[in-house]
Amino acid sequence: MAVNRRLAATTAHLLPEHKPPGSPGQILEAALKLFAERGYAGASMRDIAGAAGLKPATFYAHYPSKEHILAELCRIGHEEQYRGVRVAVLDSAPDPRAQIVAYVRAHVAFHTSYPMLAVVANSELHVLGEALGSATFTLRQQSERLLGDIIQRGLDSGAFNVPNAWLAVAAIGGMGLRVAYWYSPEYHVTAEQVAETYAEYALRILAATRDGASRPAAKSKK
Amino acid sequence: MAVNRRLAATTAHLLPEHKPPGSPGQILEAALKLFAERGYAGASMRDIAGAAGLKPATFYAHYPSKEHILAELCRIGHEEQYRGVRVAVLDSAPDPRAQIVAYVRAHVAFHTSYPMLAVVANSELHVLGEALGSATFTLRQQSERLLGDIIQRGLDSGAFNVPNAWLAVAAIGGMGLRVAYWYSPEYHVTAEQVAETYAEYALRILAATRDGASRPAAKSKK
DNA sequence: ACTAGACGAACGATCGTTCGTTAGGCAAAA
DNA sequence: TTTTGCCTAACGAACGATCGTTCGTCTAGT
Repeated sequence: MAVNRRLAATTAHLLPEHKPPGSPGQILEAALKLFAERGYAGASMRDIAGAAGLKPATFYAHYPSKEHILAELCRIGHEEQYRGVRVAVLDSAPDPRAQIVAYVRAHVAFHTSYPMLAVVANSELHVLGEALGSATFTLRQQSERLLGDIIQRGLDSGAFNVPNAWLAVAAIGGMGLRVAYWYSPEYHVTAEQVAETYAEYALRILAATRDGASRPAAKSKK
Repeated sequence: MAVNRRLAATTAHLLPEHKPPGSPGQILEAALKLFAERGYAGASMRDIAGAAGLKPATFYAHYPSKEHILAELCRIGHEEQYRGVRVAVLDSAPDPRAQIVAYVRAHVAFHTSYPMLAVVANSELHVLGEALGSATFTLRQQSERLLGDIIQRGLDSGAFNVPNAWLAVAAIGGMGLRVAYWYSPEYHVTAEQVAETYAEYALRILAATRDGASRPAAKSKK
């Protein structure tokens, strides 16, 4: 295998609740692996059908087109990502610091748990036309907005201190996104270590105060 | 145009010193734009030739194959990126903090100045076979290693404090990489602001001490 | 007269997709 | 129990289109 792989992960696995039983599930998983490794245009229907143990014609008994499969994968990926961070944030304490930690932990956990899904959903979404892609695109915006709102609340309360909220969203979101490309289970750091460390990095980026007090002025503590 | 574009930039421009005169340059620039927007497999030779104002057959008078064009773009992109950060670091003060600032500034500047080149060089490199891709892959490793070495020196001198040097490389490098996808010249932040802010974020991630002194113990300053 | 660059036409291969057919499991009828 | 009919899933074969690439020709400049 070439040294310059697109992502480190080698096995495609789909969340059980999103994987249909039987052939549709096999097709979805095979397409996920090939789209992640070679890109949408680089994976042919014959490759996908072959990897699923079927002939190309059988595919169309389960899905209307190649583009619909990609749309399904993008939707699943973004839905799961958004679900993960949303639940994590809602379950956490109302403090912006705790919410950022919860968000980044869940965000990183998604990218380490389902790297192929993350790679496909994020870097092949542009292939989808308006009709099939807009729903997924909305999900992506919601996820970004959730992070942006947490940061804005932290800025308002004085818990955070950054010159530009959107740049912080881009930086924190971006460093998490890239995890899907290099992380692999047999790596020398565990997924938990990555999540924990990245959560700490996010707090540092935001210059989060260590305690629960706000920051009205300089060194007013104690 | 679709709402879900692959990257925000709309114009492909190549550094003058890397753009050959005449048709080869036109071809290279057209391929850059189309590879960035649609991906390698999604852009046909007829599309590229047409965008360059030529017919497909003329292409082969200047380049031996489609893959060679991608290889050339990847090489140019990684060479320019590595050159930028290397010169910046060598021109800066020997302090790890100053070197990190120089590195991140140059890294971000490359991704804002040549977003299409960055997108192609980073997300289409996997298409290249061993023969055409290995040289570029080496450049990428050198660039990462330079950042890693700066961080390690900062850790050794006590200027930085992170639990894992490699995770800091991945985080700082990753957030810079993503800039190429969302930055556009007509954005509400300038390239300089992005570079400056991201350099500050990098220092925060590394928990850099503010002064030139090392950190033998807690609050020994003054 | 020579050369370099652009061209039209076409090559075989592969693309996504369609169509008519076949095999197999299962329920109702004999 | 056997037979019949049906329904689903899978299939082989092929469609037109497009893919990367090649080749022989033509034209403009020296």
